[in-house]
Amino acid sequence: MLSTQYNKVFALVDCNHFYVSCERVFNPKLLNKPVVVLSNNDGCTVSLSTEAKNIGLTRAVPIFEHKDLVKKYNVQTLSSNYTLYGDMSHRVMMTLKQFSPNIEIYSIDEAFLSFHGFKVNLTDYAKTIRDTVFQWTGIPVSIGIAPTKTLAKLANHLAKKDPDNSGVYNLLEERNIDTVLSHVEVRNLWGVGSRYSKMLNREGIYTAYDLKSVDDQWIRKKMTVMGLRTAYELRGLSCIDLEHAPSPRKSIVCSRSFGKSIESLRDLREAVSNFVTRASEKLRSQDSLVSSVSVFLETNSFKVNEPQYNNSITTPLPKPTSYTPEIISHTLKGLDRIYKSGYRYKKAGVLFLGIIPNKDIQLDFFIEHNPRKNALMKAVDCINEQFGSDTIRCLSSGFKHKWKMNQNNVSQRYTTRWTEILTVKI
DNA sequence: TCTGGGGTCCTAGGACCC
DNA sequence: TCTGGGGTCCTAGGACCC
Repeated sequence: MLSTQYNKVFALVDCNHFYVSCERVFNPKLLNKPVVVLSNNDGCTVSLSTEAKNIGLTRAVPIFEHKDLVKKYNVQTLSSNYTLYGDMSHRVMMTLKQFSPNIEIYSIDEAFLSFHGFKVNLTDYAKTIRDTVFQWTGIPVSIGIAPTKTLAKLANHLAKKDPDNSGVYNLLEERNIDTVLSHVEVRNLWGVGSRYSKMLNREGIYTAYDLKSVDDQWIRKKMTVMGLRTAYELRGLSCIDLEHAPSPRKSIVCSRSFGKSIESLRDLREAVSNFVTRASEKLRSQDSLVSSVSVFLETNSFKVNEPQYNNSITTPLPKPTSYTPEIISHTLKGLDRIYKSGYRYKKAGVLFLGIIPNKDIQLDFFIEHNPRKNALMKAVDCINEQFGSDTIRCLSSGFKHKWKMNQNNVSQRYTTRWTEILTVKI
């Protein structure tokens, strides 16, 4: 089947067990061994090497549930190192940009490329991409090619699943796509999560082929327009286009589980100050202002015998701002109002809402325009960028950080700190 | 002992306005 | 005997993604 039959051609490039692969680039001892990278606080499994999967470890599971396997097979368990993964992601994406002018960076380890109008053998082209990314960054990727994004995701799934495909699966070369779709379970589709897949199975819909054959009205009713779009895309009709420029965030969250539960308001205020500081940095990096801020706190819901208390409060700010001290001050007032003593808090966080671009606000007469505050924040961001996060910060962010998350086995920031660069002994 | 974090979109229902 | 109705905005909740 020729690609010219379709209006569009997408490739989805997805890094194989990305976090584990990043760690392996700088630590070859991890090659060919079961390796797991854990979530924040060393809680759940998030990235697993093939060897780890083969001995029975699974994703998104608390690591302590796997402790027998970890011990038996000497599984390497690593804390997550987002500084490293973020930088490696950037390298992969820069490499991919060599291969198509139209690219959408979809997540830290995935990108959609448009192959539309390319007059080459796309399967061979994808293999070249795969080899180049590996050579330039050390990261293995899989590539799926199809006429819609949903089918490209599906093709990528098949590229990963079958080793015979050598990491590339081109659905355009398939004679009978329906036969392929009838072997893919609905739960593996992009846009169908665990709730929907259970519902679909109850209704007798098991495969991608089943879903694409269902009546439009029925899907619309049961799965909203999002589900209908998935069905169209499975039929080869492209409904979701590439998004070239990342749109600014409409909300910004910063929240953490604590390494150990904390009880005092003092420690909570310190933690929340830090969360506001992080969120404000993100806010300024997209040149926006925030108009209201939520703060929430939670006890440990897994400890059923402990008293539970969860609450949140949303505080409107007097005027939209990106000035950290001001946002901290209002957020802490909210925290003081919902805090109750006598509970062991496990998690807290802040949520910025009503985010507006800075440029949209400048003509408003009532907005205080304070160039000194802006200049101050710019200078602080600049210094922290160069000398490390929190080189300059608010006093309310504290020093003790009793609530700090567990990170028992974190690798070095090999690519972004001169002091942590890899040394080779010959 | 130990259970992640950060986003998006859609829909229904209530408040409010004229 | 009694009945308005349509539009917009906001929010909470539920689904999804990585």
